[in-house]
Amino acid sequence: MNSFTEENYLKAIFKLSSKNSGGVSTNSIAESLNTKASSVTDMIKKLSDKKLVNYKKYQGVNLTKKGKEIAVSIIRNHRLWEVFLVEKLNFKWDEVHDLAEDLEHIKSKKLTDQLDAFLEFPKYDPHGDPIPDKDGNINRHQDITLADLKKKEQGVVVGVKEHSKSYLNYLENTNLVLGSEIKVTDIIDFDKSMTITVNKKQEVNISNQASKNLIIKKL
Amino acid sequence: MNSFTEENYLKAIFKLSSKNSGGVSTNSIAESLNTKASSVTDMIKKLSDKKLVNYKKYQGVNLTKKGKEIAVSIIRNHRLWEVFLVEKLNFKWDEVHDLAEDLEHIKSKKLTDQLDAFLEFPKYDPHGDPIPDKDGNINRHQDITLADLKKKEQGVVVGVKEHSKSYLNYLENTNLVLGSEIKVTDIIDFDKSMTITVNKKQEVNISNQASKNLIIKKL
DNA sequence: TATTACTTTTAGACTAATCTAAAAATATAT
DNA sequence: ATATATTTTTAGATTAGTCTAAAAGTAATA
Ligand SMILES: [Mn+2]
Ligand SMILES: [Mn+2]
Ligand SMILES: [Mn+2]
Ligand SMILES: [Mn+2]
Repeated sequence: MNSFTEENYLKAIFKLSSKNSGGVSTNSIAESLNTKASSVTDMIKKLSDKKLVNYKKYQGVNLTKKGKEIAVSIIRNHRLWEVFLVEKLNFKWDEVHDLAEDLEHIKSKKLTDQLDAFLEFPKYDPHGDPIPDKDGNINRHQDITLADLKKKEQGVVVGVKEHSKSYLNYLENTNLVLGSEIKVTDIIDFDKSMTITVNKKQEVNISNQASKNLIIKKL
Repeated sequence: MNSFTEENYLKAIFKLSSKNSGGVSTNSIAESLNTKASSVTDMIKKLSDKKLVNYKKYQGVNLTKKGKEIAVSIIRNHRLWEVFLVEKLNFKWDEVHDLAEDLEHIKSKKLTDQLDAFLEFPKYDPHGDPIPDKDGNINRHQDITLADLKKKEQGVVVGVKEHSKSYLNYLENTNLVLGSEIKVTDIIDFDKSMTITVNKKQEVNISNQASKNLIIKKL
């Protein structure tokens, strides 16, 4: 089968290709995996030999159908494990990502599907990211962030685009968790920072850096 | 930290040293890990440099305190995951070992301890093997097997010494699972095969090969 | 004790994944 | 279009873990 390393490359390519269209660049893969471009080129050749990516020198890569399937199944594993850790083992949402990075590579269809059933087929992980179903279908939610809201508009927090401990911690401390209701009360033109009301009670100031990473469903 | 490979060596050495006393031989490690003696020698040197084993050329190895702690913690992980798979995810006892071999290497004290709590601190795994507690204490049960019983003696199945799918399957088909009550009704002197009564109902013939792998608590 | 058998270690080679430094290709800017 | 900057690939090394074949050490046997 495929090594953990190969799987991590496939996952990275999958995520990068959903961001921008066209082939995924060597450098962007290197950056997202904290490795060097030369290492990426080597691995791409291997994945190409295995028919998991389409690759022409200097043109970037794209996943094949098979490559995409593997990537999605790993993401499915990752997000199911995150749900398990939070729902069943009392982990906080800022503690689960690194563990899920390891758990996602345990390859067993039965394990994944039984875990899914045990968790009662969750649709979203603890960060609001959609969980691919058994057949690999993903329900992406639209990409509206708090930064896109105008003054007086309202919304509900449905996800985060940034998964760092420090960001998640900051959110929790300001009560900006999944399901929180938000109303924009003011926007400073200079730096795009906002004043918002959380759950009709709390008034909070939030920087543009922070608001553009908070995924919102408009009300 | 230590690689999966290093951890598997430590676990193998731990299990082998509890079998026979004295240093564990290179060949026995090689056999139990399906590898070659030369590979074992290389790895032993590395573990010795890391102070996880004591080693003198040609004299076999023994785990240091630290090496033993690591081995026990991996065994703890392994057995807890097996319980999880059987109790929560509806796996059969003959399906869990290989998955646990992978899961045991996920290193997180919090994960292990929370899993333990979630499973309500089980004392034994699905094969009757004792689960080390948080501090590494193991409750080994005595090593009486069905083959040690005499005619008319009775006992309860509390574990298995052989974990192969084929053996576990055979046991299940003859109702010889954990908790089954057994009475020896006859022993053939020639090949040590037995006739036994299972749960006061079923009469079964069992070979010496099979009976000496079934751990029993005498009644 | 000498010879033979077995076990263990060493020497040298291979693969996967990585790196640095240099060369080649592509993109950007005058 | 030419020069410059950036990106990507190649060349060559390194490290972990493994292997085969041969050498060295230990054990068993006559
Ligand atoms: Mn994650
Ligand atoms: Mn997540
Ligand atoms: Mn097992
Ligand atoms: Mn077991």
